[in-house]
Amino acid sequence: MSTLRVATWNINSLRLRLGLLDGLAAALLPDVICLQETKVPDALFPAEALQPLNYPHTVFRGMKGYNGVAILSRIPLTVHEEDVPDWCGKGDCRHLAVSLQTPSGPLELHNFYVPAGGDVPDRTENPKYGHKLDFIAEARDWFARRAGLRRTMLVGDLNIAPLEHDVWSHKQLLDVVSHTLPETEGLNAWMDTAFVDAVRHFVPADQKLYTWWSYRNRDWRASDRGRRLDHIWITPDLQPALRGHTILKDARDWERGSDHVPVCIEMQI
DNA sequence: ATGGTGGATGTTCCA
Repeated sequence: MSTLRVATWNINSLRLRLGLLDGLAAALLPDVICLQETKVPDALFPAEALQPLNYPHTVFRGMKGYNGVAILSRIPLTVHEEDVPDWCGKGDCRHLAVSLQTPSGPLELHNFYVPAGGDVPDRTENPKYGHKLDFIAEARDWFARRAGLRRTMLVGDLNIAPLEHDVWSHKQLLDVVSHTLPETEGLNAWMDTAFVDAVRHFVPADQKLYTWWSYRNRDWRASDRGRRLDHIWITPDLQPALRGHTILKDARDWERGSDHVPVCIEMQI
């Protein structure tokens, strides 16, 4: 048995916030860091600048300006290249799948950046909302076809707050993209194909829990209008391995920080 | 009811 800590963070520009990864590593001691919104093309990935952080196994899929995901690991890994879809046929950089070669055997890890979906919750008026719903449905179908999935984690910025207490006001956000019924139902259907919510394993559903606070609130901590958009899911066979979780709320106050904070899970596997 | 901020980019899009 060994300890495995996996963290996920929407870093909102990897190159701008490279230095903040030291703080993340020091606070959470993760074996694996999954990043979203790296906003860096693969040719410009700052591999050299990341070397002192000591995560020698890295995979990244990025593009100019938008999106982008990366996995930094102290555990050797292999990348799933050919057996993963091009979601919605868009060629976006929103997903990485790897197998971690842990001492107790391989563990499959998916890192997702789900489309934010724009402002208007209507797919005819706002194609971005339609794209988001289509992406979720496609992901649901893909995992549904992979019956009997085991030793698998799915993490990332899923851009949906599924539970009533994953937002600061359920009533006021029911028509706000990230908490509409089609989104929350879609996300739950996706999760139900193979996973359980590893963070809500520790925090009861009637307690408020957020991982994101808008830049547009002047005093984010005082207004506390947060949403839980960042998630860690595990297949149920891993549930007995769960040991703890951290939502690194203090990271929201880091100088020039992201609007998302890191989320981390510790397991004994 | 409105606008608020931030990142990458380039005279605006995305979140």
